[in-house]
Amino acid sequence: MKSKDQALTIYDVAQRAGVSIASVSRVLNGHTSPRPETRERVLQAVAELGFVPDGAARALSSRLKEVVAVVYRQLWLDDTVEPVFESEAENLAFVDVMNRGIEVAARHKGFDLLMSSVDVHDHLPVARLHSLAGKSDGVLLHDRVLNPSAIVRLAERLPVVTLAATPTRASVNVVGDNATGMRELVRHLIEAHDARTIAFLSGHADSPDSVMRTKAVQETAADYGATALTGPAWQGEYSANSGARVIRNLLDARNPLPDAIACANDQSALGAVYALRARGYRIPDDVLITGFDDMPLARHLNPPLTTVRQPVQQMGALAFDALYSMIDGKRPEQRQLTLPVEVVLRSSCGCEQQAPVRTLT
Amino acid sequence: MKSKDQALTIYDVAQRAGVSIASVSRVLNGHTSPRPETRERVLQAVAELGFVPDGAARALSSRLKEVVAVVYRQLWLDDTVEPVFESEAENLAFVDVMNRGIEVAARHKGFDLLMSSVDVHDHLPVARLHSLAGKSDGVLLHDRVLNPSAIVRLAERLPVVTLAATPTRASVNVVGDNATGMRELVRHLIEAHDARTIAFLSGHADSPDSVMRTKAVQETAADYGATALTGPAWQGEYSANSGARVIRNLLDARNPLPDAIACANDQSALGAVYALRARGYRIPDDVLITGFDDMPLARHLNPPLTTVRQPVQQMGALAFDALYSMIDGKRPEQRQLTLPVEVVLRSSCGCEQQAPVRTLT
DNA sequence: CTGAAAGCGCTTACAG
DNA sequence: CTGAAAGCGCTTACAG
Repeated sequence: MKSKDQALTIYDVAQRAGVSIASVSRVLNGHTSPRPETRERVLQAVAELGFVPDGAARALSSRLKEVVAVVYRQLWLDDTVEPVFESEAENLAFVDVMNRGIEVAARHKGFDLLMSSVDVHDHLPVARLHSLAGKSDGVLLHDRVLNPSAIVRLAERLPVVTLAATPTRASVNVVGDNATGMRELVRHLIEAHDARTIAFLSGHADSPDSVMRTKAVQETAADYGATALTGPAWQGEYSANSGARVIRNLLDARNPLPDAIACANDQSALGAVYALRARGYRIPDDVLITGFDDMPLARHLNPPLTTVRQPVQQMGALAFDALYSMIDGKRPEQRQLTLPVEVVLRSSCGCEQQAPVRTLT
Repeated sequence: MKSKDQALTIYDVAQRAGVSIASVSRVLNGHTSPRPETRERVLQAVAELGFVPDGAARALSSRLKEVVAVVYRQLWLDDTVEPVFESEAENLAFVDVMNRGIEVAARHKGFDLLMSSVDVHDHLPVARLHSLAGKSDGVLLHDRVLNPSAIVRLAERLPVVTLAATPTRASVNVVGDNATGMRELVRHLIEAHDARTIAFLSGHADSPDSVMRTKAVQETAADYGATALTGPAWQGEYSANSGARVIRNLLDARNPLPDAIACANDQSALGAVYALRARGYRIPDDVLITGFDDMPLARHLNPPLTTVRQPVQQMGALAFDALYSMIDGKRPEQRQLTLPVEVVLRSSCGCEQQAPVRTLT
């Protein structure tokens, strides 16, 4: 492989400006030392030549690539997803918004992002992980991309921060305060709406977020002597599809509806709402429904969805900043960074009734 | 900035394996030369050490980074977007699907992607462009990221392929066959549904796709002695919001509806449909509507949207492959790569009536 | 403030 | 098949 012919280097610039390559390097890197006159000549030569310093050479010499790899799961629509849930793509809103936060924070520091997605049904091939690791200063891992032992192995080589996962002895993790958020939500369901039986329609069984939320539902229910429904029958996987499936199975089995169904995220709440309404149930009259995340769709569901707001974009930004300081050689003060969340009451839990939103089509 | 302490290099591996660094390099790069025994020892040392070769050093020495930069526009929801059009995010489906095609093709070649988005309302800062250019072997530019002269300047430094834009003397462009697709669509509207007045609800004025489609509408209408409505009153910008706005302005001004409205993309058709229905108009009874792209939403609109299918993911893959061969030193045979499109007839143009799709909420 | 020179960690002719 | 050595294009002590 040969690249573009005209391979301009710092030597060309130096020659044209009549200075040493050291001086060129200095002005290019914004050092204060070169005096105005020198700076001027260099800048002009750079402009005339259209010189762009080679990133690989800079990285090798400064031991900093200014690149961070981000690995996330991506769902690609196929024929197994019901058309109505095409907005299933919104499921990704969570990851997308987080990535946006990462991107903004990275930009602030002059870093670029090597983005790599893994199909939800696959795992990250080790060859690809090595390729990414070799090309970056640190790695940002979304939930369920790598198992804990693989994370530790990676984190022993270079800084690693995970998102909505679990910290390891070598990596840092950023999460929303699942326990507090879910606890307050369930407490509200019980105290304000008299829910006695509360189901938790979970996310992936191996999702730390889902595990934490499950636990919070169970504990809070227990505190009040209420019943928490969890387990295989309530096992979803964060998608609208899975939310609808759980509800249909429940109804098909002629099981009674609980007083409230706390869903693992807004997306699965959407699916649950859809399936319930299709069978003639009304929300919140027949059953209370809640979500988690407060993605934009929550506000526009019919009825508007009571949920727990996570500062998703900030979580992404915080993750980058944590990674950055690790790259900078600082050792993290804490391995787990927890961001506060906030219960958002709308009508799906029985609070204030609003006019139904207009539908799109 | 100092990075992780344990800086394993190829020397460590060589020492442990008892061979030269050249041999290590050879087995790491899959050369055939090292004999099995040597290969074995190296591989074991690599595994034991958990060695990952430094990408910057490889890139500098082999003159290939195996990284391509992708720059695209991104719309971030803010309060100026009507809540109903929150699915406006789907507007990005076009870019997202293309990026997916790029990613798949890149993976095939062992390349990674440096993804960088620009807010729709901003332009790409030159410093960022240089940062990206310095870190990659080539650049993939989505529409409207850079103006033609900036593209030429960039393309003189390294390989550049644009998407849904216009080729320059230095860059290659990948597009769908706008002219043929739009021409066939308009012909259908006229011949099968007797449309005599056809409006083109356009995309951004500076979008090459929109320009081509406008022209096709005008020419085809002229061929049949039909009237094409275009211009400022029909100026949208590919979003549902803009589609609705155009319709409302039209209706507010008490202008008559044309027989058909060909929209610049599915997204703006969605907005147009919404605004028309909100004012009591029926589709296709009162006016025929068509889209462009055949994004998933088209099939599920009510009524299902007649549109022109573009092979979006393949366009992305083709763009990467073209860029790859340029990076490989080959000079492109053509500067414009056009992919075939296909008219997809559904009921919004008056063809086969189907049962309305279920709505989500 | 400025320059000559070493060195970052690889790959790859060039010899053997 | 294998190794010693040059070189990729920068940054940065080290002198001056």
